[in-house]
Amino acid sequence: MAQDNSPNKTITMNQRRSRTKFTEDQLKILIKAFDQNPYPGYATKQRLALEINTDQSRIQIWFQNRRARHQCQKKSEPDEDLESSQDQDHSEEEIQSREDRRCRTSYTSSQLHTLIGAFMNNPYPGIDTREQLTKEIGIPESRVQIWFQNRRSRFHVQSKREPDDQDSEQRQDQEQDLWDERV
DNA sequence: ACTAATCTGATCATACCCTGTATGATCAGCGCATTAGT
Repeated sequence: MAQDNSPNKTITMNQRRSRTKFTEDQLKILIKAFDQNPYPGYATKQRLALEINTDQSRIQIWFQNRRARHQCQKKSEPDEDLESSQDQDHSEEEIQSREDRRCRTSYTSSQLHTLIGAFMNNPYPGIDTREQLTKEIGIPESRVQIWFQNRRSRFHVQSKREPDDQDSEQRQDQEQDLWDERV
């Protein structure tokens, strides 16, 4: 679901990453890959990233956006995929890609300490802040971004779940402050 | 206008520990997510 935080136009959030402009050739390659499999696994995304000389995270976003725009294929008939042995390679590739996720990143306690500090300071860091964190802790910016997404999400869920005790009330206030800061 | 970047919330997957729990990775978004750069 979309964010209900539309009012904050005034502060222009933080800085966004600059918009990527794909060349025609890059798009050709991406579209071809998408037609073959709209859910590429990590290895495929890596290969594509190398092939068109862009970051793997940009590939991921591009596929997400394209799926959102072309959300027709999967819904219609899931049966055909199952029974089709006609094009083995294809379905096999799809199955493989489903399993092939990026390896789970594990953070050291000092990395977490830095991230949590940054989160308390601002739960919505812009690209500059994220890049700075990347330098500081040696974790790719794309992982930093995911870490913040997960953290926000769970912070939200947790504060909804524990409305009673005082600690959590305090926490909620803190959270509210953090959220309000954005406006 | 088109579409990359970003967001929330749900869910899958895995590490660590004792069969759950915490948390990283991936996904959809339905009056077809919203915001914003070109």
